[in-house]
Amino acid sequence: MSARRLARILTRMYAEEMEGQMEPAQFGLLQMMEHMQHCTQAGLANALYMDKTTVSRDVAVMKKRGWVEGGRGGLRVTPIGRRLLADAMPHWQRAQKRLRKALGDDGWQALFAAMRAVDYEASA
Amino acid sequence: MSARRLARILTRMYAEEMEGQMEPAQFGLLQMMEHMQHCTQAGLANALYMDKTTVSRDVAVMKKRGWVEGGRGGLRVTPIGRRLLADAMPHWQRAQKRLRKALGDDGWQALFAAMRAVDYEASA
DNA sequence: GGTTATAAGTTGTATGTGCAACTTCCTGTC
DNA sequence: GACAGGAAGTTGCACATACAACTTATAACC
Repeated sequence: MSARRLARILTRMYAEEMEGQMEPAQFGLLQMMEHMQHCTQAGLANALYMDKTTVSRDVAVMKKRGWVEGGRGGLRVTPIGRRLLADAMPHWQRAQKRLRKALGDDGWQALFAAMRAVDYEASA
Repeated sequence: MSARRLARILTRMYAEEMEGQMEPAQFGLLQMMEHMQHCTQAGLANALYMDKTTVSRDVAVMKKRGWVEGGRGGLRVTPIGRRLLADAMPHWQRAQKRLRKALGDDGWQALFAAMRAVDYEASA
């Protein structure tokens, strides 16, 4: 199952570049929350193709840490969370750069094209 | 982390097509074992970019079921395992077809190109 | 306000996975 | 044969994830 292998490889790489700053999964959730603004957990789960229980639990942890607040359609990133996100950004960008370098421009485009296509299939 | 989302989407899709015949992970392991012939668990783990403990546990389950036997460099698929693999093949092929249809030829090539590139990065 | 339906969210439980530490086995050297 | 080193493989523990069942909150309607 190559897609899972792909995910494992990429996750490890991102985790390395993040240097314990933040788990890749948390980063993804925070980023999506910031993007969606005042969202529901259900919406998050759909957007990230995650199970709502996983989202519920991850969000609970982040709430406890003060990174996010609200709920029932009013979930949003706190200033603390926002600062963490900003701090983690350079690391994430370094990971992106590393990946892009490894793949080359064509490979990079191919990866994102493939992901978009799979997204489309998943929402059909 | 889009790669994880990709993996989740694909895993679900393959699981659907497999119809409980066999877990996608097991299929992947069995297939790789059949391909490698008389392999080590460590070799499997490397090939699939899996953690050796996970491989150890998965292989233990499959041994118990009589799907595989041997070890210490002599791991191989039993006739039972081979038959299961053959039975699962049409399902897996259907999943591949479905994915290919969804992605289109370009997207299909892009996905595999991306995976090969990431593989290359992971082994560097 | 009361009722109903449904979406949002949580809890219980089971399974899968990975890190660290450990054990076993094999190979090479003397 | 004895010993050492390293590879192969296992175990303990913690965390991540998902299915099913359940609870809570919200919106619509009367």
